Amino acid sequence: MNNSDIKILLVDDEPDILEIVGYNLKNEGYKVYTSTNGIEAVKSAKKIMPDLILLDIMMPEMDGIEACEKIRTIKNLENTLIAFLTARNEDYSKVAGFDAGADDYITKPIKPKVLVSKVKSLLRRLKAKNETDANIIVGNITINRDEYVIFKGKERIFLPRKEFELFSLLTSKPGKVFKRETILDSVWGNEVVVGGRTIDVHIRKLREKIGDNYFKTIKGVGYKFVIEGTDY
Amino acid sequence: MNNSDIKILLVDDEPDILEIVGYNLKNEGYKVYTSTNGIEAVKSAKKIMPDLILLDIMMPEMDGIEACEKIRTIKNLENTLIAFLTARNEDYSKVAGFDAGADDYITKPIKPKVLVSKVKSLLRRLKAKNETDANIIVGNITINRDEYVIFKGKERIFLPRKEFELFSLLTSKPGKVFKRETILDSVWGNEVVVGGRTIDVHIRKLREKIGDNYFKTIKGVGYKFVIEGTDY
DNA sequence: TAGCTATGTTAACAGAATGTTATAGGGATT
DNA sequence: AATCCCTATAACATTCTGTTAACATAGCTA
Repeated sequence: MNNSDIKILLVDDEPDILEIVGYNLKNEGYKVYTSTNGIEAVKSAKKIMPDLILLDIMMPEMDGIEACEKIRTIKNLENTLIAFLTARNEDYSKVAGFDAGADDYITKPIKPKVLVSKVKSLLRRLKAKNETDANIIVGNITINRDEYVIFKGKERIFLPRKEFELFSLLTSKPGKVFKRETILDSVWGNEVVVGGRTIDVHIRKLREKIGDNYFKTIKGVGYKFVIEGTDY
Repeated sequence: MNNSDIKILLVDDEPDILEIVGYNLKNEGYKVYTSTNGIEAVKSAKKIMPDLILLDIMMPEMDGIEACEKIRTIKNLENTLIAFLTARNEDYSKVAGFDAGADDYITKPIKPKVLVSKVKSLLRRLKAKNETDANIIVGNITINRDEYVIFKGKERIFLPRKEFELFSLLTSKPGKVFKRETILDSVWGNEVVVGGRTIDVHIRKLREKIGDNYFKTIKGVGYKFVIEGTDY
C-alpha cells in the first residue's frame, strides 16, 4: 500500500490546525481531507472511507466523541482508525471516560514531526491488523484467530493472549522479518514502554511451545517465522 | 484488478449455504460459481480457473480435503487460494492433521459480513503474493528486503546487518561508483566516525560470501557493484 | 626503483544484541 | 483469602557483529 493510497480525514474547527497538520501529512504523501465540524465529518467519512480519522474533541455542533461513536456505526468503517486530538491541558478523563471506540489520542500542540511519526505508527497498526485478519495454515501449523487456538499437526496448543498476538503477527507473513519496533507497535501498542528483554522472553515461550526452528532471529533487526526445515 | 474480474468457486453440499454465501459474495461484485460435491468441484476448478475456492470439508463422494489435494495438483492452479469451510463444533485437528495445501479455513456458521471481510483479506494476500516486486534482481542475484535474505542463483546467503545494508546500497545502482564518503553516510550514518579500514573489511566479507568479481574497487574513489563478467 | 598512498587481509577483541531462568506483581477465579 | 496463570523484569549467560590494529600488498610517481 502506497502512501498515496492512504486517506486521512482531518477534523478540527480551527482552520489553522487544518492547514498546518494537513500540510505536513500531504508532505508525507497521504491524501488529506478536512472537515470543520462533527456532522460534516460523519458525512465525509461515509463518502471517502478514510483509513485514519484525526478528530478534534472540542468542536461546535457535534463534538469529537459523539462523531466518533457515529462513525463507528457506519458499515465498513469499523476498521478505520480514529485518533482524538486534545488540548494538552484538557482533562484526559473526559476522553478516557467515554468508550467511544477511538484507537489513540494525540495532544495538541504537537510538533509536526511527532505528529507524522504518530500517524505512521498508527497506520502500521492498521496494516498489521489487516494482515492478521485471516486464519492461516502453513505447513502443519493451523491458526484460528477467531478462537485463539493453534494446532501443530493434531496437537492443540494453547497460547496466552500476548503470545498469541505475537505469533499471529509473525505468521501473518511467513518469512517476513518483523522489526522489533514493528512488533512492539502492533502487539504492545506504541504508547506502552516495556523492557528490553520482553520480546525475547515471549519468543522464548513460543519456541518452547511450538518449536525452536520456526522462529528465526535476525540480529539487529527482529524475528521471522519460517516453515520448518527451510533454514533462513 | 476489479472485483468483477475475481472468480470464486463455492463448494458445499447444502444448497442453502451456496445461496446465502453466494448472494453475499455476488453483492460485493465477485463472480461466483458453485459446486455441490468434490468431484464436480475439481472439474469446475480446472475449467474456470478461480482465484479463490471455498471448500466445505464434509461432503459426499469426495470430501473437501481430498478435493483440495486434487486441485493443488492441477497445473496453473497452484496459486489459487483455497479455504476450508468447517462446522464450528468439528474437530479442527481433522483439518490440521492433513497438509492438504489450504490457505485458510473458515468456521460455520459465519456472519455474511465477517465472511466477506475474510474473503477480502484472503484476496489481499493473493495480491500481495503477486506483487513480489519487493525483490530486487540484478543478474542472478536476488535481494529480498522483506526477509533479509539474498539469493545467488538458488543459494541462500545470509548477511549480517551492516553487510546487508552495504550490499543493498551497492546493488541499488549496479555499475555506479559509490564514494567512500557516500557509503559511510548511508550505511553508517553521517555522524558516526569509524576507522579507515572498516569499509574495506566489509567489502572483503561480501567478496568472500558472494564472489570477488562482483565488487570492483575504484582507487581513490570508492566501490561499485558489477554484474559478473561485465565491467559495469 | 624508492617512497608514498590507498587498499587488502587477518585475527582478535569489545560490546551490542539476544538467550535464559527465576521471580515478583497483578488480575482473575474459586 | 488462596490459588492459578499471565506478564514483565531483573540478572546473568551466551552469541554474534562490527571495529580495530597491525601488517601486507599494489599501484603510482618522481
